[in-house]
Formats: sequence, structure tokens, C-alpha cells
Amino acid sequence: MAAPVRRGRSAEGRAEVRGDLVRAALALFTEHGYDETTVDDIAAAAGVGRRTFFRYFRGKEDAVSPDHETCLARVDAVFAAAHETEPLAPLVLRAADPVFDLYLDSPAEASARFALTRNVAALRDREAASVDTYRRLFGRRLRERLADRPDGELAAAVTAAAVVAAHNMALRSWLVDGARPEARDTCRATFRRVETMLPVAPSVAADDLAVIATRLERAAARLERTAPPG
Amino acid sequence: MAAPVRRGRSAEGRAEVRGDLVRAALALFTEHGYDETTVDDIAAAAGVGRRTFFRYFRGKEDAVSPDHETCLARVDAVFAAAHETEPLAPLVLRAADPVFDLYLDSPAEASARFALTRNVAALRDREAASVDTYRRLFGRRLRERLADRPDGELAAAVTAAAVVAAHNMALRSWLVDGARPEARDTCRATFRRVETMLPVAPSVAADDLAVIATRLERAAARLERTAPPG
DNA sequence: TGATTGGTGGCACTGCGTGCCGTTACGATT
DNA sequence: AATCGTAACGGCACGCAGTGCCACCAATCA
Repeated sequence: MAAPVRRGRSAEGRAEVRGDLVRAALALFTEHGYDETTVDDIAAAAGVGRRTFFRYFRGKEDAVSPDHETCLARVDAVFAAAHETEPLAPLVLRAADPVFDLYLDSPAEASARFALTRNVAALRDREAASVDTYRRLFGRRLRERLADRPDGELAAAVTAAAVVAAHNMALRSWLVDGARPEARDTCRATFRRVETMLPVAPSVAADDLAVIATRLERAAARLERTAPPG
Repeated sequence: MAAPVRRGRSAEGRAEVRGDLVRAALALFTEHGYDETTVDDIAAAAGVGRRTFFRYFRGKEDAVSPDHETCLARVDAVFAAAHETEPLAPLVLRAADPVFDLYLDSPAEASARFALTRNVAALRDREAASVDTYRRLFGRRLRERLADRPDGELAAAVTAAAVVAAHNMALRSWLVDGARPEARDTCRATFRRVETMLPVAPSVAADDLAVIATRLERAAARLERTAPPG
């Protein structure tokens, strides 16, 4: 009998333990179900004590998508590094890159996570709460940039929700399509199609468009009066 | 010592017990904090056994906003009763009425819930998950009605998220404004301002508007050439 | 080599949520 | 009005999540 190996003492050791725990959790959740798998099971499968599991993850649910906070910080960094006056459409597109990368870097695990969050109620709620933190982040950053507009707060809240929904829709279609690693640009392509739907359109805002339309309608009315059709 | 009163045997008794539990939970959470309040505390404050609490609510979190499922069903009923070809903007406005009513019927409790969901992480996550069920419901119903459009699924997903965000923004501004009961229409008024931001504008989409504008511009240009002002 | 630091495993504890069971009130039936 | 069936009740016990505590061990440094 070899003595039990303690692996977590170095930085590489900690990364190894963490990876083992994530893989064990995903495998056990997928195979035996989320509710039927205990934290003891996960820890034992990873060759580690139960108490150690909670030193790597806040709880059982966090083992499924453990890189949420890191990714959130990267998204925020994109906004922080961007110029104040940069157009919003390309910025919100670029801000989502860390999320896309997180999924695209490990398609197999992404698919497993996707299946779990679809089928397990507790993980679906967790996912919704996680997505909501991205929505709030986009909302904060857009509010800064739309502060001078009329109804800027409203536009920021609506746009943030719309953008996050578009991102998730893109990721979702990529996942149900088999999560092929070579389709790295599919997400971005899908997202670009939504740009015209957003309140903050690339070049002209909806408000401006409405004003233009009103003025042109009046011009048309004058046209009808001065030059009747025939 | 009077013998303990058993109140839950009739329909009115059950409603009374339920109300007592909700009020006790809100009061204790607000006064002593969510984590510091146990289910035993809530049950004892409502004069009921601990086991009974779990017969009225799925868990500790559900006691804060217990009418979520009923409200969700009412929203769905609005969609089910609506005509297939009804314009979307007034429909999504009307579909939110049950939510508005739920808040407006008890402003004091709504404010207490709002403060709790802002300050307690567990309840904020719960709220996000709850809001997400509304988003999915709107998404399903909009997908039915946008199926024939190009990118209909995308438009449905984006619009659903935008509409729900607008609703929540309206409710939020009503709540931070003091939750005055007479401001029943403030929510709807706030929401109407967002209509022009939505992909599915009241009568004409932004794309169509641009096409119309182009055509009218050409007509106006012709008018300028043929009949100069004077 | 000895002391410090930091991660680990085990133990015990609180609290949530559930299954089970005996008890009790209410309402229906006759 | 007495009785029976239903259903909600209280209480107990249990499993599991998550946390505080402590002894232990490996790596680093004096």
C-alpha cells in the first residue's frame, strides 16, 4: 500500500486537483444524476478529502462552471480598456469574446455543462443567476456610455439584456449544432445578425430614425397636395 | 393555558396560515437578516410547526415571493387568450399586467421584498432565476409569433429579454420612487417609452422604417426638382 | 537542522429539506 | 346527531450541504 499522495502543495498541484474535481463532478453528475451525487462522491473520485472540495469551490453547484468569476473579470476588463467614445456595437461584440473563448476552449466540457444546465433545475437556476451577473455588468458599462441620452438608463438596461440574450442564443446554437471547435466564428456571425435589432444600432438610433420618418412623412403629404398622382 | 389552535384545516385557515408565514418570514429576514433566520424561527413566529412550513413552501427562499408560479400562469393565460395576429407591442404590454398587479396590490410587502432581493445574495440569485422563467415564457410565445420572420428565433429571444428587462426597469423605478399605490399607471407609462427600442416596434420594424425613409427621400428629392418652393 | 507557512484531512456541528407516522380537526354521509 | 373518511397537523429521524476547528504534513527559509 503506497501512502496517499498529497498533490495540492504546489501551484501545479492545485491546478491538477482542481481539474480532477471538475472532471469528476461532470462525470458523476452526467452518469448518476446531480441529486444522486454527493460531495463525498466527487471528492473520493478525485482522490481528495471532502473538506478539500470546499476549499476549491464554494459549493456543489460551483463545480460545474467554475470559471465564471474569472471570465466576468475579463469581460469587465474589455470595457475598462475601451475608449469612452468607442461605438457600442463593436464594443459589446468584443466584450463577449472571453465568454466565447471559455466555451470554445473546451467544447466537450461545454457540451456536458450545457446538457446538465438544461436538465437539472438547480443548475438551470444557477446558470440564470450567473447570466444575470453578465447582464448587470453590461448594464453598468452601457449606462456610463448612454448617460447623456434621453431615457439612457432604460436604453442601457434594455440593450444589456438584449445583448446578453443574443450572446446566449449564439452559444446555444453552437452547442446544439455539435460544438464543433472549428466553428470559432459562428458565434460572432450569429451575434452580428442581431445588431440591427438593438436599440443602439451601429450608426443611427431608433429615436433619430423616428424623427426622420416623421419629417419625411410630412414631406410626402406636401407632395400629395402639390402634385396629385396621375 | 389554552390548547394550541389548529387553523389550517379549512380553506380560509390555510390562506391565513400562509399569510402569517409570509409576513413572519419577511419581518424576520428584514430585522435579523436572512442567514441568521432559521425555518424554525419563521414557523414559531407564525405559530406553526416546522414541518408545516415545508408544506406551504418549497423552501426558505420561496417564502419571500410565494406567488411566482400563479403569476406566471396568468401571464401565460394572456398569451393563450390573445389572437394569433394581434400586434406584439400591445400584447407584451398587456401580458405584464399580472406582474404589475402582483406588486401594486401590496406595495409595502413589495418594497420589503425588493430590499431583501437587493441585499441578500441567495435571494438575488433566486430572483434572477425567477425572472428568467418569465423571459423563457415570453421567448416561447414570441417565437410562435415570429416563426415566419427571417431570424425569427433570434428576434424572439432578443425581444423577450428586452421586454422583461423593460418591465423590471419600470417596476424598479416605481419601487425606488417609494412604491406609491396611486402610481398604478407609472409602470406602464415607463414601459411604453421602451417600445421604440424593441426589435418588434408597434407597427413597423426599424428595417422597414429605413426602407420607407429611403423611398420618401427620393420622392422628396423629385418634388424639390419638379416644384421648387416659392 | 529547526521554525514558519500553508494546504490537507478528519471530526463535529448547524441547518435545510424529506420520509414517515401517529394524531386530530373538519366535512360528508346516513 | 353520531360516525367515518379525508386531509392537514406536529414530531421524530435521517441524509446531505456547508463551516469552524484542530492536528498533521510538506515545502521554504533562517
